[in-house]
Amino acid sequence: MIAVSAAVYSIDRPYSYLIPEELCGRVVPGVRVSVPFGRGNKRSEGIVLALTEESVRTELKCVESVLDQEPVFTRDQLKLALWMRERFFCTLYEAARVMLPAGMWYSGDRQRVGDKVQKFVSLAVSSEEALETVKTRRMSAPRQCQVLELLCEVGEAALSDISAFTDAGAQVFKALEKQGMIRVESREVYRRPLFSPGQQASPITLTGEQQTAFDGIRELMDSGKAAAALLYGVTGSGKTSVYIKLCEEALSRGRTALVMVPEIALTPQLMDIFSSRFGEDIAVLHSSLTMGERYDEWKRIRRGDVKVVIGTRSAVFAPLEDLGLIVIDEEQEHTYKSENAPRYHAREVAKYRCVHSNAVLVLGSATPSVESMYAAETGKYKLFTINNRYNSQPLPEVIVVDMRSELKSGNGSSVSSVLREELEKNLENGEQSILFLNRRGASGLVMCGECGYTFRCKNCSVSMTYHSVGKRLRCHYCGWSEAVPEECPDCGGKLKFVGVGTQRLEEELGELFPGVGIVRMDTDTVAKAGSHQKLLNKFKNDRVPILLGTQMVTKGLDFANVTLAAVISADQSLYAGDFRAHERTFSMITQVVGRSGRGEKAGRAILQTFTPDNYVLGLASRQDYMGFYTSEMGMRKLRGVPPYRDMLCVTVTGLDEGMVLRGCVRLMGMLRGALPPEYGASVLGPAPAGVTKVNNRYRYKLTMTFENTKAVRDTVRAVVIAFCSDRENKKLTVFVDADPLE
DNA sequence: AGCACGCCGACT
DNA sequence: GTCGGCGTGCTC
Repeated sequence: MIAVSAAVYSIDRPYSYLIPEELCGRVVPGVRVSVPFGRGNKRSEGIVLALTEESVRTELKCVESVLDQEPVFTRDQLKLALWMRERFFCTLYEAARVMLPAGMWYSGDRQRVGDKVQKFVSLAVSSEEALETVKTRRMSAPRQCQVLELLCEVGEAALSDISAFTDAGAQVFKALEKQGMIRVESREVYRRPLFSPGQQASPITLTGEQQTAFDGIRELMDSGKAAAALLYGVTGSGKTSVYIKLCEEALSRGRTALVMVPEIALTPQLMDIFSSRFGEDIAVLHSSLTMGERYDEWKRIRRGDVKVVIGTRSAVFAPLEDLGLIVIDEEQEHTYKSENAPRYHAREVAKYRCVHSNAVLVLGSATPSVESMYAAETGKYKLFTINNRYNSQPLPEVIVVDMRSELKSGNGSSVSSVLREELEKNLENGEQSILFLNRRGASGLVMCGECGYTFRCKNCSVSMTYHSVGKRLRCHYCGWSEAVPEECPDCGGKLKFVGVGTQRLEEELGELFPGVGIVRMDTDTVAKAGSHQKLLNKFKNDRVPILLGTQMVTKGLDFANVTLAAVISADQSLYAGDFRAHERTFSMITQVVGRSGRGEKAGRAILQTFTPDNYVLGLASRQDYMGFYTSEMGMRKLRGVPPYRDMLCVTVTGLDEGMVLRGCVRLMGMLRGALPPEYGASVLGPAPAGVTKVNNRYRYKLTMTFENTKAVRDTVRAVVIAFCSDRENKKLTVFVDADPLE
């Protein structure tokens, strides 16, 4: 049984091939092979899933060659790929593909990376003998003597290092080897990503609440059965200390641990803490490693040399044996969901792995996703709470600024008078400020500048987004659209298009505070500076008064001198037009507020908005997560969305917009017809997808709410395949996204 | 998707 | 006669 790379979604299944006698022992589950496929017998890559004793059917094709010396997939990974195919609507090959580091694939433009080998030299004679030789030959062969002396000191070293220290060239080593004085051997070495080793790891003492959480989770580990825990701890409550203790606990039981973080670039401190504590036992997997580094880290894990893996989304596939613990830090982050095939959620994969290896899953967050808190409330997860901040720092005071009155008093800029005054105070006191600007996509928000009115969909009661194409407002679920009226339908006021970029804001600030240093951090400036850390170091070390940026300034920054944090416009995120907008906004505000007042001095935070009465802002400014959770759950229930119902998104793409739309309608009819009423599924749409046009292809989507069971998934899969095989839809492509983010 | 097979019209 | 146009159907 083989998963074939050329098999697309509609024809994907395990295919059977014959094994020629000469390849018999080498074709084992987990190796990659080359096989002929399709009418033209085009060469395709395949992954051996299993060997079967099938009664030799007529006309089976043969495996052509074996590409790996030993299996690159474990049996568990192959099983996981089969599950992913069914759960996330992808092909077997797509599922398998994300499990290996990119450097191990032949396809495409880039070259497959190889093992790195390095030459090592050591003395072939005793050091006394070597020093004897040095005495007699000091004059005739000074370089050789240098090398010998150095080797007497260090014993053994890489040839390149010795040659750097002594200026000895290749011929020097050759001569010494020929004389039988030294041994030169080639050995495989690992490319290890560099991390600052940090100070000597000091023992961790947990606070009372941390200890209680740790003890509770340790008890779950004691049971030896799969379990899940939600660790809800306010920002700065020291969840990392608990993670480390838990990893040590897993290791002490002879098991391994996996720690997931949303984005490594944003959590360098976490990396340092872990690497200084676990040293050689740790491997890291994330996007800023080179291909060689990633491949080598993967090899170390695969060989069982590693006990702890720390990494981003795809690290959830790390081939650790006997996994005892998976930690997902900031579990509500969207980076855990893959936007491309396979469209998996790392949290779901982690759950699967925990169940199959009797491991404990720990989800950590200061603002848990409502799904996770719901699971905790209903007893699926065990809940542990840490209420107190480390060092008992008070949370910053939060000021909500009404931008309507700013506009009325003639201030049309994005810096309110309150923010300006607070910034001035900080400039005087030599304290620093962080300004956060949310900018999601090109689609904007239209609201009344006088009363704060926002447009909501009549059918779905979500906010509608403004599309410059056609100048209309659109609902992202049912596709309802309407023209933008001349004035506010509520108060007759002037409508305002919200959405300022970081660049524009930097200019505005430059005019307000001439000569004041500003560090701007967005994708543009980060690319220019080479790294996000460089900009942060500049802000920290040069004590630049103002840091201004997008998402990336919200996470993990811990600067004692920052006493002011501000959200320039809370509205754009609040009215983003999907049912998670409130949740994301609450989490974002919590994170921004958490940046301020981390040192001795108390902090303040400012939220600018045209709708100061919005309850989400009120709850966020009081940092009342449970209050937010309760009211949000009410909304979710009313609307029939997660966690009460599951969601699924079917996207149709094609070159002709009308054709895509008509296809969508046909597909919707097929879905509705195939899903019996007792399933209680509802299909909405078609609506333009988040990004409506990609590579000249139009994208429309259907949104389905239902109870996600295998039976329904099988039905959806069958409908999609039937739709694709109809010649009428030949020019359209379809993909399914389970648990979509929007 | 990607390719061969097959059944039609225009051309040396 | 045959070269090549695209509609049709299958992929171990």
